[in-house]
Amino acid sequence: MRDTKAELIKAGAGLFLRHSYQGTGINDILSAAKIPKGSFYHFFASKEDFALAVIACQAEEVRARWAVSLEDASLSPLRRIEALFDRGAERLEAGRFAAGCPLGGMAQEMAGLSEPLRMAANEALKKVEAQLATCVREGQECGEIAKTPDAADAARCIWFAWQGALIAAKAAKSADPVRDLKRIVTQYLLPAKRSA
Amino acid sequence: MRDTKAELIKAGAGLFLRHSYQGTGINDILSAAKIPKGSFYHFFASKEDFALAVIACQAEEVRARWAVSLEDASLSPLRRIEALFDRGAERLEAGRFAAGCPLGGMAQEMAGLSEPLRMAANEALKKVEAQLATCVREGQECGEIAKTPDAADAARCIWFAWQGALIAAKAAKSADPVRDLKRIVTQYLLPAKRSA
DNA sequence: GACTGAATAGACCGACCGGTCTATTCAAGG
DNA sequence: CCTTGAATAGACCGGTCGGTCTATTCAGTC
Repeated sequence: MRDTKAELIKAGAGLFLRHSYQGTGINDILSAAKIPKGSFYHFFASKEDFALAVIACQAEEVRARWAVSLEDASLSPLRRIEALFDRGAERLEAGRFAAGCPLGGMAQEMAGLSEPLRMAANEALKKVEAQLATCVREGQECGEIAKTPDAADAARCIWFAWQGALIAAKAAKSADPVRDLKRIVTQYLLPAKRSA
Repeated sequence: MRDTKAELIKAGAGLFLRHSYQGTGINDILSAAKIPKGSFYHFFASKEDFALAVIACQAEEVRARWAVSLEDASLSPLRRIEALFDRGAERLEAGRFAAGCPLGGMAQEMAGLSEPLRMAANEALKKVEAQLATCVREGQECGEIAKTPDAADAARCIWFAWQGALIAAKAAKSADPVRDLKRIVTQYLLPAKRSA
């Protein structure tokens, strides 16, 4: 049995990512998923309700994807963050720079559309930031990462810059912004100073 | 004589900022500016052509706004960057967090719509980044700002994080992200180390 | 003051939007 | 089998979209 609901969300997530929420019509989603409109409105009360489901799905997907790098026990915390950037750059290139950050892009667009959407996006954003902070904290505990910007602040800064780098990458059609950011973060911002 | 063209661009810029490009109809712009459709299509070949003019206008406006802080000779380079963040936070609060970065938001959305829009947004982004780099370089030359991430890299990182902070601020309806970023940038990332 | 091209004005167009509605299919439970 | 409600299917709705078209006004020039 096909999981119609999940297929709709998956198709919607892909389209929202490439053409944004407002740039994607219900019919675009339906024809991408080859599912009739009746099913859509059987599972979702409205386009906005559907968008909430897409946000939740994307939040989980990003969490899982980041976990692959950030919870890789074979790597030191700092190396995990390096891996995160590498994977991000690969993803950008694989998608030919059509997709930005699923959460950042949707947050930017949806925050202004309705309160429920804004709050859902905000929650999703905070969770990923916290996930990153955990890794930074581990690096601080083992002495690999400097203690001075505390983990929450450092993670916040990196997360913000990550969003900006993805925007720049999309605009420039190049993964260079992500690679540049990786260099700055892993060479200057995070590493514990040897002398002090 | 009214400068109809400029009024259209100004109205469009405001609407694009709050409701995005795809979320703003021609008629929204016309009724905001109280200008009939005939004038719009007299001055602009299409909505996309209009958007190009809006990008150019916003790029110049951002440049001028940043110049107020970044070229304030009464402040040291590092203090100028602090002022930039303060002004940004004020702007966010004044607009009740409805507006993100005019350039970043448009870049994100328009990069995927057409090549001309993508290139225009990319150019605008690069210019502001360069403007910021100049200020960082001045700070390095007078010894106030650390030399290690070179000016271009540091500016790039700050610019990226700035974008992310504005997204987060919009999603959270709070200027805290911008203030947090200011602290990290001006206390940890930029200042020259006293000991070394 | 007649002429002319730029600018103003808004009715109008087909296409498409999100959403509704009715009809039909289908699998599970009695 | 028959019933039942979830799921499928898509025609259809009013409204709005970006864009076109014709008509009119207006400022400058000879």
